[in-house]
Amino acid sequence: MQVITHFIMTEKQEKILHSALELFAKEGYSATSTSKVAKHAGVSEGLIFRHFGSKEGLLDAILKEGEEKAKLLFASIVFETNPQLVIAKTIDMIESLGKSKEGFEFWKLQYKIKWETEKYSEQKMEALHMSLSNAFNKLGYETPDIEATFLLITMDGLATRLCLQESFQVEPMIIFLRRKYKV
Amino acid sequence: MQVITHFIMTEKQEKILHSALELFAKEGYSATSTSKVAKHAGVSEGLIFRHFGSKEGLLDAILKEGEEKAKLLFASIVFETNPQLVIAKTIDMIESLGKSKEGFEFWKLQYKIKWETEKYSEQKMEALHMSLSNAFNKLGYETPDIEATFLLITMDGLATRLCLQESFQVEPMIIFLRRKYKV
DNA sequence: ATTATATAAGTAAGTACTCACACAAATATC
DNA sequence: GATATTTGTGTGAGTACTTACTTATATAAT
Repeated sequence: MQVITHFIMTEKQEKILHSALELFAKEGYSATSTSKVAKHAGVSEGLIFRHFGSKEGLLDAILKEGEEKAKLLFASIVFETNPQLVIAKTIDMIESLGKSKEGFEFWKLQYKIKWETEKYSEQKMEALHMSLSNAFNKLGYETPDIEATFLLITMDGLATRLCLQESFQVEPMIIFLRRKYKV
Repeated sequence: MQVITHFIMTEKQEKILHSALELFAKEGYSATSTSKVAKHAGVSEGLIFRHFGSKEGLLDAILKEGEEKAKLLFASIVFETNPQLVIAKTIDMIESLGKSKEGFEFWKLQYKIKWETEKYSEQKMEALHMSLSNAFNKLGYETPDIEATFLLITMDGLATRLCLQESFQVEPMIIFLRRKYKV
């Protein structure tokens, strides 16, 4: 088994990761067999285990990529000093979620895995929570911490609808939120 | 295979249903085998198929029970005429969610299944949505429909946290919401 | 005497994973 | 610079085990 360095990666390695992401997001982790992933990627099943060690190792590789993507996404919010922009950017985040097909699959997997494996990534969100709490404090909100939690929970709910309810219209909700927070 | 009438049900049938609910909620539907359910319920595996036809039939029986539970829970809100009480009762709903162990498992399964099988139960919530929309309208809110959607999404987000984040404190959020809507 | 309840012991198909073996590219030795 | 040696990439057929589901058979209730 090989350590994945992210920079050196064979074509087939990438194909496996991409296929696994797609299938895990569509069918779920437990319901997707390694043989299905191999067939979809057009490689032998053994290659998955050569590169990722186990089925769980394959999932971990996908989730690790995800963490870096999330960090990148949060960075522009966390380093923002204008409190109104912090809130506005947080709200806008949800819009970018469904823009690309790959991005949508990625976030859907994150949520699906959260329910399937029961490992809620509290710490990943902590930086964002602090930024929001700080922003609400600057703007003179009474309970900035709860206000921040509340907005993040709302974003969670919105993302859930976006992933599971095809007919769901996000735009009206985003406009509603912007007006509510005056950003 | 037998039609489940809900009123006539053997002890073993109930044990199967109860065990399946517990295991599906804990491990997920795909990750729970029928043999696991049988062992947990203390019956032979064949009995599951005699009574429920298939693994999916077993799930359907649980979900059907769930629909009736949900209807009962929503009834006291839908038939409420005081708009402030409609909102208050909707918010309070989340508190009752985690009260009993069985109730918690039941709602956890509902959410888990929603992510695992991709069948979002829009219509189940429609009556509640209309009641809320009507309440917000009576109270003079500008966009009562969006306001109702927003509250329901918030409730979704809260339920998610409650199910997945053990450390999560609901009470402060409920107090916050009550103050926010002045109910 | 019929019907419903229950089981134990099957079934074929799938599961995650291993292993022997082939080939290609990089590295070391002469 | 040619040759030997290691290393990484890839496969296909296999492993033991689990999966959802069936069937023959026995017992209990009506």
